Amino acid sequence: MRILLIEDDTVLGTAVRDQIAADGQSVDWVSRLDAAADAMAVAAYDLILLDLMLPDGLGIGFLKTLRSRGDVTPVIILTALDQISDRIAGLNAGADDYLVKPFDLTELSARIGSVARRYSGNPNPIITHGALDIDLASRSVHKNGKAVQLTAREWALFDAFLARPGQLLSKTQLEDKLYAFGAEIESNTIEVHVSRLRKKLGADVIHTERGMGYRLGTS
Amino acid sequence: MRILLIEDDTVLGTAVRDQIAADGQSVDWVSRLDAAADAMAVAAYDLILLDLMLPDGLGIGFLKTLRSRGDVTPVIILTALDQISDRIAGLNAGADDYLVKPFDLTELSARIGSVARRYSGNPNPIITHGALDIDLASRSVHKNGKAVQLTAREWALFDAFLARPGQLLSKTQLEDKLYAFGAEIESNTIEVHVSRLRKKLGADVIHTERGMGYRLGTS
DNA sequence: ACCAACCTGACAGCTTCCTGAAGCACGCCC
DNA sequence: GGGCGTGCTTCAGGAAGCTGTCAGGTTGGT
Repeated sequence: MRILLIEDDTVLGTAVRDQIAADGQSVDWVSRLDAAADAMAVAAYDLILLDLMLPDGLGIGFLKTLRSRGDVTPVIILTALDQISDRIAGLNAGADDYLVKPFDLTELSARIGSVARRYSGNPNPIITHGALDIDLASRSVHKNGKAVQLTAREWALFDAFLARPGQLLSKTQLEDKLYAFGAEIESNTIEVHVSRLRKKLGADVIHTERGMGYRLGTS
Repeated sequence: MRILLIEDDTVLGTAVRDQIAADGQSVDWVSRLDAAADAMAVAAYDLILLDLMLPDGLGIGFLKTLRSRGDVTPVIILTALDQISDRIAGLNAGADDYLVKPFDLTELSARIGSVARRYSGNPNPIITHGALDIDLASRSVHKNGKAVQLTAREWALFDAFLARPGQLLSKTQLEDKLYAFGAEIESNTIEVHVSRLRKKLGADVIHTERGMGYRLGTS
């Protein structure tokens, strides 16, 4: 399950990220709303953890915008404001759950597990894509029934395509996904990794669109 | 499945009992260790839920006595958050799992279900994995028919892999399983135990995926 | 045909992992 | 109570293999 954490507090963010990772979920952590929007353009998330007080705006507005666009991604709000009115505002804006700081990390795990169970019908979904069988939970890929070993970077890249099947992803977007947002990569790293992925998974898995980017091959 | 609940808190006890009953399991609920001993003399239980702080003694001692008598009934410890050392002691004493109060009731159901599936699937649950024969109930491993002696930590680690065969487990996940959540391990203990396990069980039993974690080897 | 964009083999640096050994805590036995 | 043994953790040196960079080749559009 992919989780987007929007939180500007470094200490809390680190703790939450580590906790989620310990639960075996993959996390992207951003500290601003504009970075969150960028992240969501690159990858589809199954759950958003949203702080309400952020340097570039209020989380409530972000949530409302999200919902007005028809996005139904589950959102759990993290906030220090334990006032009833804020809680109601958050839930009215379309939040699924609410955690008041300081919260227990096991409590967070439980809520995440609850959301996961509610929204993902089967526990271990296996995606079939051409000759490939992909198990997101166990991070394994089989090609024609034979296991394929992907390295950490290769998986991160492949995962980006799987999150947005059929969608065009620019090299910049992919860099943002593979590295920290804003990381300076002044070489053709993405091309190299795409090449390695193709060698392992098959040449037609990722399709190049010259000057634009890449997208997951059809079928 | 018959479950023995040892818990002196009335509110929590009631909630747990009702939750288990709702899952369709039968529960006996006692609030003292001597009552627990009496109950176990009368009926055989498939699972014990054990609070550590009880009016007539510590649950740890009860668990140790149980194990020293050769009783291998699965035990899940229920404990308050601030007793990290107790939790480690509990796992060392032979507990199968632990839950930190306050815990989510669905989480409890999930743990119970996990234990139930693993221990009561077939009357004599022996897993064969390559050259290994593993008996979960008696916690013994045979390699090519020859008994292999595993220490407490080694078993806990191996057990984590057996619980999720084929699944990638990060070092953080394994630390959480072997110790308590949030226990700070700033060394390579997991690596060392993996190394020991491989020496005892065979180099190909656990497979390393660099930068991501470990998983049980195939076959 | 030209140029830009992309592909891919090679390689060095560096993160990550392995493992032997030493130190430490705890329980056991006399 | 003191000595002993077992198992766990930490540390450090070395090994393994991932990954970013580059260079030269290939492709595709105009």
